Amino acid sequence: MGSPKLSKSPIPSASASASASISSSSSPVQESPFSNYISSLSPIKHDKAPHVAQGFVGLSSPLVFTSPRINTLGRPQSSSVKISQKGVGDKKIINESCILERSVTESQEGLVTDIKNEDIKDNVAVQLGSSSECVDEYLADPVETDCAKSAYSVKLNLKQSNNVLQSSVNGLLDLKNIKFGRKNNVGREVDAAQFLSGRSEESIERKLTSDEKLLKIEDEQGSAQGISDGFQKFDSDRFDLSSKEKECKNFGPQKDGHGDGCSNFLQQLPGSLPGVQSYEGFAKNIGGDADAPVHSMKHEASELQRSMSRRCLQFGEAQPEATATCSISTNRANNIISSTSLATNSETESLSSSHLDLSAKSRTRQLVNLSQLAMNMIPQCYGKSSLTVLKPSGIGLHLNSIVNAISMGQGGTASMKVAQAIKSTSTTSCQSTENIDNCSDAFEKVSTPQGALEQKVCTIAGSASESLFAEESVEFHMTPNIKRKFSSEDGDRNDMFDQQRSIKKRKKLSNNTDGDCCKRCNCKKTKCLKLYCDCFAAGIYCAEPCSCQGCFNRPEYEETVLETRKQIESRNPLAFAPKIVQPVTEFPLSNREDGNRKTPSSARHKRGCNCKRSMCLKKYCECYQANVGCSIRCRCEGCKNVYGKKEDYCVTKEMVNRSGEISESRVAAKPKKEIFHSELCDPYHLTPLTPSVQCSDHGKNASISRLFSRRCLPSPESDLTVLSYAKSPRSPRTSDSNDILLETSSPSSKARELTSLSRVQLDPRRRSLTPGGSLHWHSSPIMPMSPLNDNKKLQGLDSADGGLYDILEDDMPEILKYTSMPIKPVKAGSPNGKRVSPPHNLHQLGSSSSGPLRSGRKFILKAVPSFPPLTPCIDAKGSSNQSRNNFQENRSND
DNA sequence: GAGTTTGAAACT
DNA sequence: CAGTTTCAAACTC
Repeated sequence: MGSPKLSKSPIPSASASASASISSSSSPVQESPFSNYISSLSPIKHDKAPHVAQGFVGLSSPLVFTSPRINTLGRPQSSSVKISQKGVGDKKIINESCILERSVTESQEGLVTDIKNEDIKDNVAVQLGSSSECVDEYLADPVETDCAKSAYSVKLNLKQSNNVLQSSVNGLLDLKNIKFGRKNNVGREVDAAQFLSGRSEESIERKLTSDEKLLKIEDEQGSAQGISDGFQKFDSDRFDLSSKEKECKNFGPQKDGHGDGCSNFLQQLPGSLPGVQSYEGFAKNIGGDADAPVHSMKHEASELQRSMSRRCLQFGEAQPEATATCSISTNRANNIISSTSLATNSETESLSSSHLDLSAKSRTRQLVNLSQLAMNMIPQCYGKSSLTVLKPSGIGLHLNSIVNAISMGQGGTASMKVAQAIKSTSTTSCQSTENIDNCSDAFEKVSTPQGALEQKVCTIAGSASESLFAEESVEFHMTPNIKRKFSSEDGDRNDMFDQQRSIKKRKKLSNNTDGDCCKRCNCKKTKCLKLYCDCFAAGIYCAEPCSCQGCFNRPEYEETVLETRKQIESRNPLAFAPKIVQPVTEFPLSNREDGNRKTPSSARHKRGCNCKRSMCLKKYCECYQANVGCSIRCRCEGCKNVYGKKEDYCVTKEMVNRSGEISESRVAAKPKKEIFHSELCDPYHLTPLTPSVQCSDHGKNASISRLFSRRCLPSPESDLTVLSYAKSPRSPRTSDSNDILLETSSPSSKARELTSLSRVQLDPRRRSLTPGGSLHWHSSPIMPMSPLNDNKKLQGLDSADGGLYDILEDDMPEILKYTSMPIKPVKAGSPNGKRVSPPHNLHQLGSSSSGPLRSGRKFILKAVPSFPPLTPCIDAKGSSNQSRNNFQENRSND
């Protein structure tokens, strides 16, 4: 092959060197004049050499250039310029002329085609030629849409060639193997050729036609090839690769030049050049195969997969700093796409379009890719920072995942120990958030051309970042260590910490239009150790966004926090229970029928509000703040809650009561307190068995179903409830009850658990507080229970607190409940929501805290998510009173 | 940003 | 348990 190439090559010296290189297959390709020649051929490089050099310098990750082969094949680093300079002094000048460039390209193509004609090599050559052609065209007008197709073909070629190269590289290790590899390569290439799009084939043919002379020449020389075929072929392969790589680089720079302000972005993120990355990585892989073990390849089962993974890895390797994440992403195809999209605007358009065209995918998909890209970028940005680079595994996921993570993490990312276990998820999201922020600028630059799509991505990312509390979460991860280090300097540290937080908070507040997600406490006198503090109430540690002063609600003061919590709980076991109760249960019975019931509107505030002047139309009202309607429990005056007026709720209740007189009868049967009555009236007290009932917010259906369930369900639990709530050893707080809860947990609980885990919860007790027994009863199909009865008993049994009357309502953190709900899930989780989502005691699981309540903690995790309304009654007083009143009212009505 | 309003939490 | 005080968020200017 070398000989033909030489003959083709205008430069004799090049040919001679080529032959030499061929003879010494093992010799690094770098030296091969042929490759140099080829590299020098492209004028584009020269023109944009500087750009390229810069971009690649940055890009030229050590990985890419580490291997000698890389230089040879890829000649990436500064290569293009260097090669052109040294190998072809004269040509250099010539190259600058477009004509020359064309001729050179053609000559290359011709060479390739010659190879193809000659032998099996042809396949490879064809690929190369097509690729080169495509590249050439692409280079000619990188921005044009037509290029997309060519680009696509190039990509295909790359994949194939990549495989070939790998095999060939492997072959290099052993001469014998080389031949083998060659054959294999040929076969692969043939297959690949088949796969090539008709367009690429056509282009190849056309090239062949135009380059007949060259081909003939090559054929003549080709006859003389002889034994060296294997090597030649290998060289050709390399050549192809190198040329491809070169081409890629060339077009990369061109694009760069075309791109608006993309150069900066590219420089910052050299890896952004998809083509370059792929090629470089490709070269690298080759080198890696030859020189060192291939990391990515090991994993890949199928060839295609291998190529894909390699690319991904390559990307990552090429850009160890930033792009590493991209390479790792689970979805290889997506990774590739995303990497492509990372390219400059022009590149993005062309390449993306190419993908789209070939795959006939919709623009929508591209958008998805972009989103993925955004995700990938996050890690990249992050990588720039000294912080650890996260693997894309998480990042590579979909925005949705991020958003979810964010929402989940909002409340709790910060603090808890448990959260650390889950770190991977939450951390990723957090980091990603930060990254997003950092990358926002770059994104904007890049987005200019593509505009809408990328902007969308940015927007999404931004929203995600907002919800994530990026900074906060990040800080949290780091905080513990730092803080512990400086534990002796708590005071100073506190001050500093406060200052930092205040600064960040301000920053965030200013940045965040939404503001809800980032809001945190601003306590000044309570030291964040009282329920006044939203963070504390939510069971999370204060974080950056907080502007609190003298805050003790931090990991370093964990003991203090826990003690305080205990105290508060001792006063009111349900103090940390979620305020907002989602009536809808996960029970299959209810849910399956009507999934919509779980609307936010159905949720209610457990204790109800007590508004007198705000008319429940401002955030002073907890119901309004939680985006839930007022209920019977509310003692508000002049309620005008847009999410549901108290009056409306009462009306609904009445209807329910009429339909089911059972409730009253049951009540009478039981030792009840007024609370029971209230329960009857309040759908939220219903047991999980009757999801519909809980859902009842205003819906009659729900109420009806609730009644129905009640009737159907006798109260087997009564005994249990009595036990648990009678303050007997089996009290709900006992581990037994917890166990029950665990059993009852629904499959969906896992997801919720994860979510909950993301949030660090300070208070272990909530779970313990929650009457696990109630959950169990509710959930257990075996025991059809009348929630009312249970509730009644519970309530009646309930101690002075009376908080237990709500037991029926699930204790599960609202975040979990709301995760699926449209209603500001974030808010629910956020402190702003004022504990909308109760903090879970996950962290306590890890903590060694002792105490009766804690015994059940472990179980809590499972139980919490799965079941809805076990909720302990937060406020026994008000609710009980209200319920009482309501009950009386209802009775009178009846 | 300071001051006011509001209602929950805490206290008595 | 009711009333009062304290507190911090929400709101207004």
